[in-house]
Amino acid sequence: MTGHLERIKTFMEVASAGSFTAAARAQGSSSSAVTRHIADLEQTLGVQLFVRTTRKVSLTQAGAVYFEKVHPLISALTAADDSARAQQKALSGTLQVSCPLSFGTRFLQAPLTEFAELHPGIDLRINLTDSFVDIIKDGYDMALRISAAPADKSTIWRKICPVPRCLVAAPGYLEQAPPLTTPADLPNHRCLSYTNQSEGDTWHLAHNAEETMRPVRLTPAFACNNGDLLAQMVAAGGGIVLLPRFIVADMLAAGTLQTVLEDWRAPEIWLTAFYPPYQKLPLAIDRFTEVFEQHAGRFGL
Amino acid sequence: MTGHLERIKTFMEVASAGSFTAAARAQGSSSSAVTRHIADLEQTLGVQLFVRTTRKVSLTQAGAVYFEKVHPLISALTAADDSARAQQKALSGTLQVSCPLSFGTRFLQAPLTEFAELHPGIDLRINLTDSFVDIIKDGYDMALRISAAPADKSTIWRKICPVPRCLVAAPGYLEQAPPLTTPADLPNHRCLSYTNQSEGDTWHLAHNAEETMRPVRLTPAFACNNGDLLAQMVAAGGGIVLLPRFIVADMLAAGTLQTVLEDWRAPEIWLTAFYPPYQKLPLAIDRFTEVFEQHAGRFGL
DNA sequence: ACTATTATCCCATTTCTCGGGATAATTATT
DNA sequence: AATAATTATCCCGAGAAATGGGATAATAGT
Repeated sequence: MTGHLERIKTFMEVASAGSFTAAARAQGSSSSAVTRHIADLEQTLGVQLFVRTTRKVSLTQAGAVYFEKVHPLISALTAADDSARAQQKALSGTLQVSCPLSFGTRFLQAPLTEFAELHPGIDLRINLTDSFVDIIKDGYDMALRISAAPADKSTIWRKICPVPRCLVAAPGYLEQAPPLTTPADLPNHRCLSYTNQSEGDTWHLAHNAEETMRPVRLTPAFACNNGDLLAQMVAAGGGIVLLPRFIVADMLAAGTLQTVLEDWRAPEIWLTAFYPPYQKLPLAIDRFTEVFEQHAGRFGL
Repeated sequence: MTGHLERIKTFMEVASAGSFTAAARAQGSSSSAVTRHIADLEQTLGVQLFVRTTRKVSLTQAGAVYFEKVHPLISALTAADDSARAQQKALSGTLQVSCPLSFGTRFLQAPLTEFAELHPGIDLRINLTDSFVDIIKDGYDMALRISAAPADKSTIWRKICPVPRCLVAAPGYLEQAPPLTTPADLPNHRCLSYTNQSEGDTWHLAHNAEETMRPVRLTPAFACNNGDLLAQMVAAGGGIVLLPRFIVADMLAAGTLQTVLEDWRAPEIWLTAFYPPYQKLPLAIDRFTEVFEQHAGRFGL
């Protein structure tokens, strides 16, 4: 039977008011509605809750017991509702964020610290991984990824900033390697590749003066899903790799690596935030994105 | 909004089943009903409870919190319902019984002892008083009274057994008093009366051979609402009184009192049980009446 | 690429609920 | 003692709400 909760509330109103009509007034309904609520409740419970004449209404023992049991429950239930209502705007609870490892270790500390200071009530849980995660199943509130285009359609995403990439190699490698002046030379080189990306064994490159990307098939030499390890491999003379510049920035500055084919560029990839398919993002997630975006301008990618 | 409880139950079903259709199956309803239940609940709470695509359903943080809060409440609520259902047939709780003083002190011990042994779970509360009580307001489950006809229409009543009455006086009083052979002589006597009875200052008497009662107006001399005190007054030579025989039985046997006008009788009065206006008496009250009635045959009134 | 599953939306039908007025019972008042 | 006022309940028509089925778009697995 539908409306059980409403009947119970009417019951409590009558019990408090001591009269059907008073309860109807208090509740803004009619006395016939109150009568039927009580009658229906009594029928579903199989117990008489009130002893009543046309002039007196009094709880039966069963009614009194029921009232005592039900009263705190209804209060707790409305409290739970209120608390749920507050959750949308809550700046508390936990915030599960997934982030690529190489990126996280370099840039995450500052925004995290600021966010933690701004919203001390929120329990931040950062998961650094380069594996793709199932935002829904794994219960993330946000997943930062560096990717060309949103692959997962069951999520909401938002571009944060572009992530420039470059082709790099070690000076030592280039000295003993075949010539490299155009992408057409690449198949003669050891090219290391970042997996999880569409460019597994094909890179797309365009000359700076041009628009169209040209595919370059390469012979796989080494693949890894971690940019830092790829950079280390290449620094040790392992070959050529296409990596976000921030990963190799230090090595470039130190001369351990140098860029190659500077006039050519790979497709733009973006630092992107993925969210669970909320119709409206909870405030905490919104605020985190805000703080993070403000820092993104200072990353110097 | 109506049906809130039903929506919450659907919500819990979905949360447990992890799928809308599975919840619909488990609940024996349609998937569209489940969808609308959740959507409505989310709207009233202003919070998204599930993050969902067409293939995955997962609790949001708000949903998880709500579930944790609501789960024990719903269990407790159904438990309260079940417990209320059991109350009708319950042989536990308290049983408030009101009983006239003179009667209670003489006859109540035996049935009470037996009932207490039969139903040790019931907490008997006996209130001995000769005042009329408001069964509903004062919360009695049963009120035993000795009366001519049920006065209170807002109660259910049940005759237990007739209570024979007789006119008595002390031998010493009769010796020095005017003659007394017919009711017509009564106005010349000191007649004590029991209040709370309709025969305040008028007795109705009929000759044993006749049917019709004849009113006898008497001059009030002393009135009391306690039979024992009236008997003591009369035993001390205070006059004549009309009392239930059980009250004066001992004094008659001892010769302290003697009956007068033996061929005349007062209107029949009954030991009567009054109940609150239940549509169906709770089992405990029923059982008590049962035990009490069995003893009534042995009262020897 | 195709199939199967899924949540959602839409619509017509059924069911439920509500409020007003009438009724009978009971208390308070005159 | 009689009348008036209050009250719970019953009945009924109108309005609202809930429901299930079918259609749709999205998604995961093959």
